[in-house]
Amino acid sequence: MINIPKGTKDILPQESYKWHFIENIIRELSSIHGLLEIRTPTFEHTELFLRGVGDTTDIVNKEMYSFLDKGDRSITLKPEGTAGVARAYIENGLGSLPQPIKMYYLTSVFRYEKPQAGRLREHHQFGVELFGTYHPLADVEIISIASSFFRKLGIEGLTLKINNIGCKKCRQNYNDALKEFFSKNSEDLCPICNARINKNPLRVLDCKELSCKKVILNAPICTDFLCAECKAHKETVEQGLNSLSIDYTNDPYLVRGLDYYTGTVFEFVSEKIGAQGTVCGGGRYNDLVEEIGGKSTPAVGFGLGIERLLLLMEAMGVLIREKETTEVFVIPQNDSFQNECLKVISYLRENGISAENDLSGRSFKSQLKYANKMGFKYLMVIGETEVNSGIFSLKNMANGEIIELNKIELVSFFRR
RNA sequence: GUGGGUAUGGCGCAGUUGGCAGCGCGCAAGAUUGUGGCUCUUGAGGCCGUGGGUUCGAGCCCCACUACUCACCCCA
Repeated sequence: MINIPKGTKDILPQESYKWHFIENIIRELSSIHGLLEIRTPTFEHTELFLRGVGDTTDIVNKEMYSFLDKGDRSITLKPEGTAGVARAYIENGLGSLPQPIKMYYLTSVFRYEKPQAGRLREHHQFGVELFGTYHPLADVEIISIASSFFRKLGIEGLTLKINNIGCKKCRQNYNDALKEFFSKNSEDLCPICNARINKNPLRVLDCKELSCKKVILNAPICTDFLCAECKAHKETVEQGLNSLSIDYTNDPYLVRGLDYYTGTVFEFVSEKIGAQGTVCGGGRYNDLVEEIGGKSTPAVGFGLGIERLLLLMEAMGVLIREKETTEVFVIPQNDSFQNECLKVISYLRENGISAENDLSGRSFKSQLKYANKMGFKYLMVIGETEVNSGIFSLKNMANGEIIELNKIELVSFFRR
C-alpha cells in the first residue's frame, strides 16, 4: 500500500460538490467586482520567492518545496500566490494597461510544514490582487471583497484585525525604536526573539512566549511612528470601512510573516477552527514589484485558505448546496429490453437530461434498491408496455407518485 | 525541529487477569419474476501499523521504528 503524501488530502467524489459550491461563489463574486482570473504556473524560479517573499521569513527559510530540475535550475513549488502574480504583471507588461489592474486566482500552494488542524502541505488559496494605485480606496475595495465573500457564504462572527506597519520611511524609524527597546530588554526575551532583534524586530511582536508577551506590552507602538502620509492613508481606509459597515479592530501588534507587506495589513480570524485561526490575510505590498525587478508599482491584495474556509463552514453549520444527483434511472423490465433501455437513456442524454442505468447486471429488484440508495430523482422501467405504447411512466422517488408521459413530454417535463 | 495522543475489515469502534478476532454502519445477494425506503435471512471483506523481545501461547505485556493526529513555531 502506497499512502498519500503527508499533509495532502484527496477531494473525493462525494465531497467535491462543496468545492464547486465555493468556486461558483468565487467566480460570481469576482465578476461582480470586475476581477478577471489569472493563472500562473505551479512552480517558479526559486529566486522569485527569495526576493519576493523575503529570505528571512519562515516560508522561504524552511518551508519551500525546492529542487533542481534536469537543467540544474532551482525550481520551487509556489508557497503563496502573490509573487507569481507580481512576476506575471511585470513580464506581460500589465502595467501599460489602464490602471489599476484587478485580478483573482484560485490555486494550490505548497509549504513543507508539519501538518495539523487547518494546516496542510498542499492547500488551496483564493486570492485577489490589485496593482497600480496607492489610493486607500483600493485597500477598502480589497477588504470589502473578502468581507462580502464571507457574507455571501453565510459566515458570521469573524474578527477583522487591521494595522498599518508603515511605508519604508516610517518603518525605518519604527524598526530603530524597536531595536533599541528590545535590546534593553533582551534578557527577558526568548532566544528566538533575541536572534530576531536586529534582523527583523517587527517579528518579535508576534511572539507567543509568555515572557516576550510581557515585554511586548510596553514596546513602542507602530501607529506612533507613522508619517503624515501613512496616518492619512490609515484614516481614509478606516472611514471607508466605517461607511461600508465593516467591523474591524485595530491591532497594533498585527505583523504578517511575509516581508513584502507595507502599510495596511489585515486578517480575518476565527476561534472556531482550532489553533490556526486565520482564514484570510492580506495587505499592501508597494515594494514587491520593484523588489523583483519591475518598476515601482503599488499593490494590495489578500489570500484566503479554502480548506480553513471549509473547516469554518463545517464548524458553523453553514449549509452548502446539496450535491447534484442524476435525474433518471432507467431499468429494463428484463434482459430482453436492455437495448431499448439504452436507446431511451441516449435519448434523454441527447436532450440534456442526466440519466443512468445499471452497469453490473443486477436483478430487477436490486436495481430498484440501488436507485434508492443512489438518490436518483426519478425512476423509469422499460418493458413491453412502454415499447408498444410509447408512453413512459416516471416514478418520483421522493413521494412515490407516478406520471405518464410520451417522449416529447418527457423532455419538456425536465426542462420546466 | 520540539512535545502529547492514537494505530483492530471501506468507515466508526469493542476486545475482560494474555487463551479460536467481534459489533454497528456500509457493501453484495435473496425473501412466489412491472417498482425502492421498513423488516428478515445469507454472504464477501482483517498478517490486529512494521520489526524485535517475554511466554506453552500476544490484538493485549516490554523495546524500537513508522504513520496519522493535536499543539508549539509560522501561516491561509
